[in-house]
Amino acid sequence: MVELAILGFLGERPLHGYELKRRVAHLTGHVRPIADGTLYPAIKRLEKAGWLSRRTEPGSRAAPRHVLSLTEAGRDELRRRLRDAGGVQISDENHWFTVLAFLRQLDDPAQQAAVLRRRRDFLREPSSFFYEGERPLAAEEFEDPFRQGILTIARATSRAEMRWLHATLKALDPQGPR
Amino acid sequence: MVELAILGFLGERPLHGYELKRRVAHLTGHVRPIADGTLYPAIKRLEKAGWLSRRTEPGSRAAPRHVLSLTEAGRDELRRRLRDAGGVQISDENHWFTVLAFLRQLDDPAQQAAVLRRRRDFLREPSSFFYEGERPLAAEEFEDPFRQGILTIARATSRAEMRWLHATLKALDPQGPR
DNA sequence: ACTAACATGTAATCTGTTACATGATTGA
DNA sequence: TCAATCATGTAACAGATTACATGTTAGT
Repeated sequence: MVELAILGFLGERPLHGYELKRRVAHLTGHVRPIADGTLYPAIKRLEKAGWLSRRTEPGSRAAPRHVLSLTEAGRDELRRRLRDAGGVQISDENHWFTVLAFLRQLDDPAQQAAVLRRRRDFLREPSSFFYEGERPLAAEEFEDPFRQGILTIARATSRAEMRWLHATLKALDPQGPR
Repeated sequence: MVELAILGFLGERPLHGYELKRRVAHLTGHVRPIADGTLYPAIKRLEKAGWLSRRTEPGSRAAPRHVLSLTEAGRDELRRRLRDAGGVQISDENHWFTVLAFLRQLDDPAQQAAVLRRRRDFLREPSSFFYEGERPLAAEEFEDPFRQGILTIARATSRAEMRWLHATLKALDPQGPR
């Protein structure tokens, strides 16, 4: 998730680590500070894979800024990760939001639409709040106001997202598949 | 998150590992299989901490079932984790849903209400979609349909959850604090 | 002078995944 | 007999956190 965010932000413009940290922290709506120990090792990994390069700004300040840019291989990797997104492997809303934040960079509307369709199909799967395996939930669980809250919130989210997906798919790909 | 789910389910009734695995997988709406390598080590950790005990059913099948139960210390730990929940440390919707799924077991309505109020205060923090730090987002970001989607979905979720929180708090704690 | 924000990193630890490993039971 | 499901575990690895570690710059 952090790697995708780094690739995505650097796909927009070169940045140094600290600025990246600020942007990643603000990515998911509420401010979720990202730890140094998450960011810098992730940058190292991506650099080692050849996906980003750093240019150290030496004289400007004694504390050197490392300006990071996406390489061509990095841009390919970003597009590959965006293209493959949308399915089950996306475990949480934050991860999906990270994909959406950078999906614009996937240029091709047909590929963007494919990602949204995959997400739509995932959301269409019946949610299992009412059944655990084959067993219907016990009555007490319907009486539990907190479990009712889960249902209420999940349904509202799902409905809003579905509406948006349908509208956006129509706009992206008016006579596209399915 | 898995530990909380294990404590929560065992707080309802004794279960063996495999059944626990099914229930945890179905906990968050869409089926998210939980890996064996997640579940069994987590059970070991909780057992080692003295929070759950196992009774091996020997003869019934050659493959032995280990029926797990919550100890008294385990119940204390569950209640402690529920009591402390609701704040910033809850990083995603799935984690919060796990808390809600078992919040009933926190018996005391005042303590339940405190958890919901903490969540409400967290959601009230202005979301930073429009501002990154002090800098307002560039116009292009409003024109990006995918970033607009993030906003749309996040707002719908937040509104639904807020409505539910207010209603539930009123019911729980009619003349409670704040 | 002091504090907050800027700026970059490492080490230990935690929690999770995938892949490996084994074996019994049940139904087609 | 073959596959799916039941049932339990370990090993290697991935990704994240917290705490540690250092130093600069800008504002009060």
